[in-house]
Amino acid sequence: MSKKKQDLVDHAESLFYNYGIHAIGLKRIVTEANVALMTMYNHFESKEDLVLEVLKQREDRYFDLLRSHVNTSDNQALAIARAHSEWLRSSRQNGCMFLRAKEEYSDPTHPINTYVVAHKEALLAFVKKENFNHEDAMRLVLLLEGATSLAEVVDVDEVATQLQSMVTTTIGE
Amino acid sequence: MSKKKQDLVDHAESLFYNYGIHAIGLKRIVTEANVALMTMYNHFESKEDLVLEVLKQREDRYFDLLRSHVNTSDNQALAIARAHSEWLRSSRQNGCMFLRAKEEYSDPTHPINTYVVAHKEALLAFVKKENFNHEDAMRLVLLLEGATSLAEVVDVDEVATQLQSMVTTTIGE
DNA sequence: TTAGAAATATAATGATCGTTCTATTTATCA
DNA sequence: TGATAAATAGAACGATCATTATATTTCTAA
Repeated sequence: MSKKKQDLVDHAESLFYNYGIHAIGLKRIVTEANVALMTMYNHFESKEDLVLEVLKQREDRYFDLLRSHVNTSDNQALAIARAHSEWLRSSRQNGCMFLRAKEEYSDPTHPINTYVVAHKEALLAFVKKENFNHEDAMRLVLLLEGATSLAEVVDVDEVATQLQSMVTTTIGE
Repeated sequence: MSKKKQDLVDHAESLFYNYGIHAIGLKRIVTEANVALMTMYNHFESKEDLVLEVLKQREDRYFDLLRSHVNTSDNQALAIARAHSEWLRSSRQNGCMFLRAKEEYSDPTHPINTYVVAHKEALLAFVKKENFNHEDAMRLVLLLEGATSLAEVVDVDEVATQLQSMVTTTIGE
């Protein structure tokens, strides 16, 4: 991945996350990334293609974070909750970018929509892989998503504390 | 509220919820509502003004539903969870419209942003009014928001079942 | 040094955005 | 019926949208 291309992805992710995909034009992205518009079309087929690359890189970072916590703990539920707390603390609180992308492209046949659905199914599968049954996996993910939303209105540190507490008492070890 | 004005609000709410605010133009709204564009500007100062009216009516409906359940139950936490489940079941699963509006207008001084923050603070206050302390109120709202998000990916009935179960075991009666 | 690739600036495309203006028609009600 | 208000169609505004074309410059590697 060339430096220019990565700059585009990074600035696109930040702007899309802060304002939404439809709300941000390509001109704003290339300007802030110090890249020519034609360079963007040299690297990506379309805006939709850029969005998908943003989501793909973000997904990789998220699962890498989850894995690094799970691999160094013996309480997998709490490890996931701690990883998610760290994820939340590391950026602005503007909700889950994956769900927001799905909500903007709510046609279930749209590539962005199907990508997000697959991402959330991958998250559920990740949890189940750590020896949680279907019900506990759903409960854990519900708590993670609730923390992401609540942190938009309540201080993220307070939310993280409650998340970890609730996961400990709710999810069967 | 004249019939034409209410038609505008209803169709705007549906379109905004399904696709997002920036993604929907006023032309689409007035066309589907069978109303002239100038009629919309006769009733609302701007698109932002229309958005605020949509949120206001939606907020009224949501709190009315919460109140009706709380007033006919002695388990207030479960009553709120049941009301929220009914709310989710009664429409498409595209997330919390209030948080989504806030996310699209993430400038904390924007009227839409401040309206949503006030709405979520009102929700927390509503819960606290039912004899829940600050911590339990936050936990309950976290569970509600988590259910809203999870229902975008998992069958809403399954989510509602888990929500009510988690509320019962998590929130001190 | 030089050939080929990458990135650039600029302009044009047709479409849509929110908003405003004008002029005409329709509905309401005393 | 006649007066007042509500709603209408249609065009125009300047701005921005995603995308494409053209032509020039900068970088890179042999």
